[in-house]
Amino acid sequence: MANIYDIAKLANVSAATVSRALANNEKISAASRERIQKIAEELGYRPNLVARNLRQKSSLMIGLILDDVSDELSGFIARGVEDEARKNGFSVLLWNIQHELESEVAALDFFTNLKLDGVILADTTLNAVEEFPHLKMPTVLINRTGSDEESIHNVLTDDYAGGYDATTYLLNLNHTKIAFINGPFDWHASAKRLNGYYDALKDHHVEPREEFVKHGDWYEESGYKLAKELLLLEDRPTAIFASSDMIAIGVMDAARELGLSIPDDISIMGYDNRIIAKYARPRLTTISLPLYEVGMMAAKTLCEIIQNQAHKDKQVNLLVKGNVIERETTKAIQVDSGID
Amino acid sequence: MANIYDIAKLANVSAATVSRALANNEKISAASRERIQKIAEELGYRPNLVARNLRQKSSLMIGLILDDVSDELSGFIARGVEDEARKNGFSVLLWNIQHELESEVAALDFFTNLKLDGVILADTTLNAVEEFPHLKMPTVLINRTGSDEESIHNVLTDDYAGGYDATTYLLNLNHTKIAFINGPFDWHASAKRLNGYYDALKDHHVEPREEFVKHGDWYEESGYKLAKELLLLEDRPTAIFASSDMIAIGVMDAARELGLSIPDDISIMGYDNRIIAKYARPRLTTISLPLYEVGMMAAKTLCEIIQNQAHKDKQVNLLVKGNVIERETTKAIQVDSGID
DNA sequence: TTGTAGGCGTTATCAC
DNA sequence: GTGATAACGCCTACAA
Repeated sequence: MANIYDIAKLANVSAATVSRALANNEKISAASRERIQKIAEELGYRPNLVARNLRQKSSLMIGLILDDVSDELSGFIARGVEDEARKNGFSVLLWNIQHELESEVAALDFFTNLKLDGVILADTTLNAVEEFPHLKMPTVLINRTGSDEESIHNVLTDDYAGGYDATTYLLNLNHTKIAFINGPFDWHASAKRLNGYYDALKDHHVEPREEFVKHGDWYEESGYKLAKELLLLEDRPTAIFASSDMIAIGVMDAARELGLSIPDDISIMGYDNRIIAKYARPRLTTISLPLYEVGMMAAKTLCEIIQNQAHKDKQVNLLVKGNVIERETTKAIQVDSGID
Repeated sequence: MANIYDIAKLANVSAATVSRALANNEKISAASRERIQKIAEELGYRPNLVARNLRQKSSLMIGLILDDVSDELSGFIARGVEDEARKNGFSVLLWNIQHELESEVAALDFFTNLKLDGVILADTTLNAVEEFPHLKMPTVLINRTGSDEESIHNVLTDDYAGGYDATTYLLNLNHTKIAFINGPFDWHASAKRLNGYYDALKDHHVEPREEFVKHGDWYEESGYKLAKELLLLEDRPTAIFASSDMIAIGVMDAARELGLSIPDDISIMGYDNRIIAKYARPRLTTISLPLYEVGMMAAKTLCEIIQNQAHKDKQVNLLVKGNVIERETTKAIQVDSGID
C-alpha cells in the first residue's frame, strides 16, 4: 500500500510537499499539486487515517451508546444520529449495551482510548457518566436526565406535551370520561405524561377521577388486564389513552372481548407510533415519539460542540415534541345541542 | 493525558518496560509489573488505541454496511453482528447507505483508510464490491450473491427452505388449494421461495395451478389487491401463503372484507416474522427470517478469517434456515375419512 | 529482565 | 514553494 513517501520519490519532491498537495489547500504551485495528485491516483494511494488521527488528535468519529439497536425505537435514534453526524463529516461507532452497566463502562473506555471526538448516550438508565470520571470528551445524553454537569447536554422527548396533547385531542372529540393506562410509575416518561394528562383535564375543566388512572408495565398483557378493569366499571370511560402502543393493543383486545366496537363504543389512543400502530385493525391513533429528530438534535448539538466550541458556557436542554397521528381508533362523541 | 513515558519516568524504567508491564504477558519481574501498573492506575493512564493501531496495523474493528438500521429487519442483523463481534473482541463501525451507491463506496473508502480488520456488507443491492478494486480486507456478504471471488464469503437466509417449509406446513394441514402471493419476481428471494413452493407441492403430489401464483410488491396494498382476485375465483384457495408479513396483513384485510373468517374459512401464512405478525389479530402464522443468526454467522466467519486466517482456500457459503412460527391464522381442514 | 532505537504514516513547524 | 525534521504514542527486535 503506497504511502506519501512512495509518491514523493516518484514525484521527486519531499513527503511534506506531497502531504500539502493532497491536502489541497496549502501554498503549493498548481503544477506540482496536479502532478502529485496524478501520481497518487496512479498508485492507488489511500491516506492512512489512523496515522492522521494520531497526529491530529481527532478522529472525525463519534460514539453512540444505546441499549439495543434492534429495538424499533432505538433504530430511529441511530438513524437520526448517523444522518446528522454524516452531514457534518463524522462517522458513528455504535455500541449496544443491553442493560449492562459493565458494557456501558467498557464502551466509554473504548471510545475514550480511541480518541473519539464525542459521545452520545441514549436511553440508558444507568449512571455510567457519574461512574466514569475519565469522560473528558463532549457528551450529549438522550432521554436521560439527571446530570447537573454543565458540560453534559441533554435532548429529550417531550413527554409532558405528549400526555397533554393526547388528552386534549380526546377532549376535543368531546370525551370527558378519559382513562389513562400509564407505564410504570417510577419512569420519568410516565410521570411527565401523567402530568400532561392532568393539566389537560384541568385546562378543560374536567375533574380527574382516581379510578381512571392505572399503572402497569409497557406491554399488552398489562393493557389488556387494566382495560378490563376500566371497561367493567359501572360508569366506564368513553376513551382510553394508553402510554404505549403495546398497551393500546391490549386495550383493543379487551374491548373486543367485551363486545365493544372500536371506535364507536370506545376510543383508544396509543403512544409511540410504532409500526404495529399502523398495522393494527382498526388502525391505531397515537402520539409519535420523535426519536429520529431527537437523534438528529443530539448529533447536531454534539457536532457544534466539537467543531465550534459552542455551548461551552451553558448546558443545552432540548425538548422535542411528537404529534398526534390520527387513525381509526378514536371518534368524536355526539353531544346534545344543549337546549333545555 | 498520561502516556507510557510519564509512567516510565515515575517508575524509573524505560517506556519499553512500561509497555511490557501493561501488556501483562511479557517476561518481566512481578515486582516491576505491579509497581508499574499501580503507577499507571494512579495517573489514570489510558492506552492510546490510535497509536497502538498504527503500530500494530490492526484495529480490532470491523465495518458493517447496511441499508438502514432503523428498519426492523436490518436491526437484527446489526445486533447479531455486534454480539458476535464483541464476543471475539471486535467492535463494529456502522454505516447506513440508504440505497445510495455513492455512500457505499464512501463507506468502503473510509473503512479501508481506517484500516479496519474486515467488513460485512448486508442486503445491499449494489455492486460496490465489484466497483471497489481497493477492497483488500476480509469481506463477508449478507444476503447478496453474485461474487465469484473466492475471498468474498456469503451468508444467506435460506429462502428456498422457507418457501418449501411454509407450503409443507399448509399441506400438512390438509390444504391442497394453496395460493402464493410472492414479492417482485426479479428478487432473488422471490425466485427461491417460489421454487420451494413448487417443490413442496410436487413432493406432495399436488398439481400447481397457474392462477394461484401472484407477484406483487412486498406491501399490504399489493397483498390486499391480489388476495381479492384469488378469493373471488370460482374455485378459490383455502390457504394463502404470502411472501411477507405486510402482504399477509393485506390478505387479512381482503378476507375480512369478503366476510371470510380467519382461519376457519381461509388460512393465511406470512413470511419474515416481523413484530406486526405477533400483534396482528388473529396473530399471524409466519416463517421467521433468521437475520440475527445470519448476522452472527457473518461476524463469526469474518472473525475467523481475521484471527486464524481460516477459510483462505475456499469460499464460505452459508445458508441459514428460518422456522414456522405457529400462531392463529392457519387451521387444519377436516378431510373425509374417504370411505366410499 | 531491562534498555535502546527504530518505525508505523501523517502533519506541522521551522527554516531556506 | 519546498524541504528537513520532529512529533503524535505505542510496540518490538535486538542488544545488553
